[in-house]
Amino acid sequence: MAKSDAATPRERYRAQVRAEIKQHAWEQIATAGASALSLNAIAKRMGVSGPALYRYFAGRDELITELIRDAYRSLADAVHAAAVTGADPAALAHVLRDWALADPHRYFLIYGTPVPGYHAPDEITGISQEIMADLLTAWTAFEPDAPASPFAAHLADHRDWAGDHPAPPGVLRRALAFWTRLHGVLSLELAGHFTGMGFDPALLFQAELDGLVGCEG
Amino acid sequence: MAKSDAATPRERYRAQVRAEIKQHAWEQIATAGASALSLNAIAKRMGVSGPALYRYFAGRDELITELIRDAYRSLADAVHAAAVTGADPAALAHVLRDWALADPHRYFLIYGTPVPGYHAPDEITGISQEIMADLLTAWTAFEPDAPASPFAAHLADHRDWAGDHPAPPGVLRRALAFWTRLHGVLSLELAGHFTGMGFDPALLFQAELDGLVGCEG
DNA sequence: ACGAGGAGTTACAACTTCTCACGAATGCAT
DNA sequence: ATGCATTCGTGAGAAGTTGTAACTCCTCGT
Repeated sequence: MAKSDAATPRERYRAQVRAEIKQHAWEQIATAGASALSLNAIAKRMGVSGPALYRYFAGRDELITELIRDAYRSLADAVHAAAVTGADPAALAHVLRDWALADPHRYFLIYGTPVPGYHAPDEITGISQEIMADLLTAWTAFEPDAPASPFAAHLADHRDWAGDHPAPPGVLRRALAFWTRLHGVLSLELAGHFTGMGFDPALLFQAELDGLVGCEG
Repeated sequence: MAKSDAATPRERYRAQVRAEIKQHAWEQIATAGASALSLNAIAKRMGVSGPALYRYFAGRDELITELIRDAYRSLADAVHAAAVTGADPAALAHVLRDWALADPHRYFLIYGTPVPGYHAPDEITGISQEIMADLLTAWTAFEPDAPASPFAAHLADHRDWAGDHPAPPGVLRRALAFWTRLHGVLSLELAGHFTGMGFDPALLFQAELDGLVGCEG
């Protein structure tokens, strides 16, 4: 980040304080969830008064928006780091699972119940497409001739979300199923809906992952 | 409900006020989400003072707990109503989807980001098992000899969640995939993660539904 | 008819986000 | 180095929230 290095001292201080605020916010989210995030509590822990934080964030919404952006960025980076080493879809799936288990609240910040007044800025959709691009590339390398179902044909006709990625229809469908099915298992597991059911969520995740290869739909 | 009919006038009045409070709560949740639910606002709309509500609910948590319970009950009733007519899994899937689309916030109350201090009472797990029982019955009738994968064998060894339902291993796995896959699609759709991606969520839902039959995993 | 208990009220405490006006510290330019 | 301008942090305070406590009043059962 050359820009932040070359900035004025004031800007550097500002960026540092913003980062410190966000760090405290993450700690608070990790323990009590995003809905319990309190600017006042953050200020108290930092040893400053409440209104001081408003010099750095316009309000709670802007802070949460930034945290969501950072969470997306973190996930995209994790996926991309694995993707550039030529990881296959299964490896990417475990990167996703590990990332989610490392901080469930962070996962829910992205994929959980939407925040009431929040609307994703364009930057988010861009990051989302980055992740999807890595998924499409991995699936293209792994199973370039995935069978094309009728729904895959529909996807081929509506492939805005794939950017200009040249993945064939069958791969589009694979990547989408990868996302929705693994999210289905992960979100239920993280929300605790499997506790007390007896089976091992990790095995279910693996089974869903295995089921992604070799059947149409 | 014979009990509420035979109760004293005071108890009947009490039940009626509780129902009215919950109704206003649902309206508020439908518009702004559960996190924006305010006892004060409910009281204002009912024309009473804030603390009056504490005669009927111990606090916000108890009200939300009850709403979650009612939501589960509503879903279980919807599924069961279809199940008793001998509906196949596809029909149950559309019942689920219709129920979710009718009030996304209600769906998220059950399957979305867990409420911080909330722990499901035993009654909830009971209702959850009711739903699962209807699913298992429908799948057993539809595809009694579903193939048993290694994971299905694991499920057969850990079938607490199925109660005493005699569904074979392959059916256990089908019902579980039904739940997780459809939830994966639904929750992402309701949270708006598909908006701007171009394709039709209904077709994706249908494709995932179709994919549930005829492949192992 | 009367006593007991429930319902609703106001007042208050402890929170929350967020605005405003003020003083102090800091960096930049002269 | 001096002075100005911008920014930072503060305290006060408004408008909310949940939740408690004490008090009145009405109603219901005896």
